[in-house]
Amino acid sequence: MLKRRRATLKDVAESVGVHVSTVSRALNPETRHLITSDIVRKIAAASRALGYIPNTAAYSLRTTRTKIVGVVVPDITNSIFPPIIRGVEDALMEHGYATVLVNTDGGMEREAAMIEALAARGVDGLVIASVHRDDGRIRDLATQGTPVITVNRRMDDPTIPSVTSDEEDGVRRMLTHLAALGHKNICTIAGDQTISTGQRRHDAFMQIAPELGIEPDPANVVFASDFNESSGERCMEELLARGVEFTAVHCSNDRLAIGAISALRRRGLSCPADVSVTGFNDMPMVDRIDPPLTTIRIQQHKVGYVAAELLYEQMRELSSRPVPQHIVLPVDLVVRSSTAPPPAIASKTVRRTVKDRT
Amino acid sequence: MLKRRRATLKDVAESVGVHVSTVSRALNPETRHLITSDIVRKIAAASRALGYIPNTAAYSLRTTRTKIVGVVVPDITNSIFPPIIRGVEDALMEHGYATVLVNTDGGMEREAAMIEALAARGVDGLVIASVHRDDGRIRDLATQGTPVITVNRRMDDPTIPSVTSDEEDGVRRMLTHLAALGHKNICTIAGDQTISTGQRRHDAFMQIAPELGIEPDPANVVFASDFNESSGERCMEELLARGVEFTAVHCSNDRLAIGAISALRRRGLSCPADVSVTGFNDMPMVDRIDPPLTTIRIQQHKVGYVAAELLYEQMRELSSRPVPQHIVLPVDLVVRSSTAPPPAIASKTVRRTVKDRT
DNA sequence: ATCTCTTGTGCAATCGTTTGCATATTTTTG
DNA sequence: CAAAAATATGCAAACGATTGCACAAGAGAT
Repeated sequence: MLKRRRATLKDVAESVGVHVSTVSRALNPETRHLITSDIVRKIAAASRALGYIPNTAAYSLRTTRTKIVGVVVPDITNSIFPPIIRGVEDALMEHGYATVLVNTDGGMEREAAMIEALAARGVDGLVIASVHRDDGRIRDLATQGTPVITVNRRMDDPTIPSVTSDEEDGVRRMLTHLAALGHKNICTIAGDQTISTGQRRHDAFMQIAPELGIEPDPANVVFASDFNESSGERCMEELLARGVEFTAVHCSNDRLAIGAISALRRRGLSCPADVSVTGFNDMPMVDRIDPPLTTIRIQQHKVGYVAAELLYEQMRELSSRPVPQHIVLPVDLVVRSSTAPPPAIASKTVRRTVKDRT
Repeated sequence: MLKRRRATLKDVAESVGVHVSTVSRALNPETRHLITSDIVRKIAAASRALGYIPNTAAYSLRTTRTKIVGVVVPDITNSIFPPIIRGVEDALMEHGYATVLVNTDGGMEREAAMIEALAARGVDGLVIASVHRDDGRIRDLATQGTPVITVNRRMDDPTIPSVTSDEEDGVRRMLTHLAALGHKNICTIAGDQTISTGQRRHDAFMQIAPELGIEPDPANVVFASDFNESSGERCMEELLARGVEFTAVHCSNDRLAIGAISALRRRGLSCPADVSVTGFNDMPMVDRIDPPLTTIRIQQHKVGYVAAELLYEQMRELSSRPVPQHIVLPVDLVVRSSTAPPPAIASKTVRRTVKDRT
C-alpha cells in the first residue's frame, strides 16, 4: 500500500467550493468568527471527512513558530530528571507543544552546543534543568527574546525566571530532625557550588546549623565535584581520613548520600547505627535502598509542570516582556531509616575505627 | 536587544553574488561537486561569516522530511527506559536527527493517540518501546511506508523490525543459577502476556525448567497485570496464600521482584534466607536495594543505540523496502544477594509461616 | 572552423500555510 | 431609498529552501 498524500487546505477548499484562505480561517479558532457559521460547519465536516491534518512545516515557515520547546537536562539517565521532564511534557502537550530533549552531560560547552542545535531547529522556548549559576549564553538567549525558564536550578541573575524548591526550608527541616535525634557533630557533603542547588543547600547549612547549636567547623565540610555516588564515596572517605568526630552526615543530594553510605560500609561502619546519613530530593527508589534514605522530598513532577506553564505564558505574550518570575515550591521531610540517634559513644567509635584502618 | 533576523540562503547568495540555487548546492555535500570549487569556498566563507543556519521548516516543507523521529515509551519515569532513550538519542543525534518523546502510560488507545500526534508532526520514523505483541495500528503504519522499529519489545508479526535482548538465554541462566544453588521448588511471577518480554520470559521458564529437573506446576505460576512493584506484591501474596511449597521466585522483571520482596518481608519472611527472588533487566539502583538483586543484565543503552541505527538505515533507503531485521542482544547473569541456597527446611518453614498468618 | 559534449550556473516552480488588502455583499442608518 | 458601515470572502504575496530544466560557455572531436 502506498503512502497516500495527505489532504491539504486546498483539498478541503475544493471539496467545499471555497477559497483556501476561507478554510484556513474557518479552521482556526481565533479567526473562525470571520466566517459564516454555516460555511464553518461545512468546512469542518469536509476537513474531517478528508482527514485533513495541518502541515506543521508550512505553518512554521509562515509563522516562524514551531510549537516545539527544547528541554535541556544533564542526563536523562539520572533518575531525578525523568519525573521533571514528564511534568514538562504533560503541561506542554496540553497546549499542543512537543518537546525535544537533549543531554548535556554536565558540561557547559556541550550545553552550549546542544542549545545551539535546538535554536537551529527554531524551538519556541527552552526549559533548562542543566543550568549553572552563571551562564552568559543563557542570559544572552533570554535578552535576545527567546523564552527561557530554568527548572530545579536557577541562575544568580534574577532576570531569568525559574521554578525551584525551597532548599533553605529543606535544610532547616533536616537539621532540625538531626538535632532532635541528638546529633551534635554533623558533617556535610556539599554539592557543586557552581550550581544553585549545591550552593543554596550549603549556604543554608552554614547558616542554620549555628541556630540549632551546631557549630560548623571547616573540617566538617567537604565539597563534592559531582552530584553522584562515586563523588559521595570519595567525600565520605575524605571525611573519615580527616579523623574528625561526627555522628551524622548531611548530604546535598540523594546520590551523594548513597555513595557516602557505601563508603561507610566499606570501612565497616554502619548507617544509621554508627552514623546517620541524609539525602535531598527523594529520588525514585531511595525508599527501597539499604537503609531506606531519610531525605527531603521535592515535588519533581510539579516543578516541571509549573515551569512549563510559566514558559507557555512567556511564549504567548512575546510582545510584552513579563517580569521574570521565580516560583519556589515547598518541600517535605521524609524520615526513613538512614537516621537514628547517635550511638552513645559514637564519636570515639568512629575515631577509633578510622584509626584502626589507616 | 532585538532578535535579529536569521541569515537565509538569499543573504549569502547576494553577499557572494551568485544565485540562491548555487548556494544551496554548494552547501549540500551531495551536490557540492556540481559547483566550481572556488565558488564553493567563497560560499562557505560567506555563509560562516553571516552565521547562516538552514531553516528547518522550509527544508521540511520542500522535502517532506523533518529530521525528527518519534520515541514512544510507556513512561519515561520507569527507570528501565531512560538508558534506552539515551541510546536512541545518542545514535540519532550523530545523524542530525532530533527526537521527540511521548509517554503512553501503557494504554493502547493513548499510544494510538500519541503516535497520531507524532505522525501529524511528520516525524520521519518511529522508535517504539511501548509496543504490544499485537498492534494493528503499528503494522498499518509500517505497511504504509513509515519507518518503524520496536525496541526492547517486539511484535509477533515478524514484519516489524526490532532490537531486543535474549530473553530465553536470560531465563536459562537464571534458572541454572537457582538450580545450582539447590532450589527445586521455584515459583514464577510472569509479566503481562500481551507484551513480548512477558510472554517470552514465561515461555522460556515453562520450557527450560523441566530441562533442569524442575517441574512447573500451574500452582507455581502467577500472572502479573502490570510490570510494577505493587503488582509484584499482589502476586507474591497470592503465591503465599495458595500455600504451595517454594524456596525461590523467578520474576519477569526487576520491579516485580522488588514488590515480591516487600510482600515477603511484610509476612515476616526474609529474602534470601527464606526465599530467593530474582529479577530481570538490571535496572539502575537494583544493586543498591535491600537485598541487592540477582538479575539479568540487558544492554539498555545499546539496545536503544542499535535500534536507532537500524531505523536510520531504514529512513535512508526509503525506496527499497528492506528485509525487516530482528537483532537480539546477549544478556548477562549478575548474581547479587537476593539469591542463596534454600534453607534446609525451607518448604516447611514457608508453609508453616503462611499457615500461621492466615 | 563547426559540431557535439560536458560542465557550471541561473531560472522559476513548488511545498502548504497565513494574512494584509481588495472586493463584493449585506445590513444599518439618516 | 441612498449612502455609509459592517460583514464575508477571495486574491495574492509571502515564508526559505530544493530541484528539474534551460542555457551559456568552454573542451574535445572531426
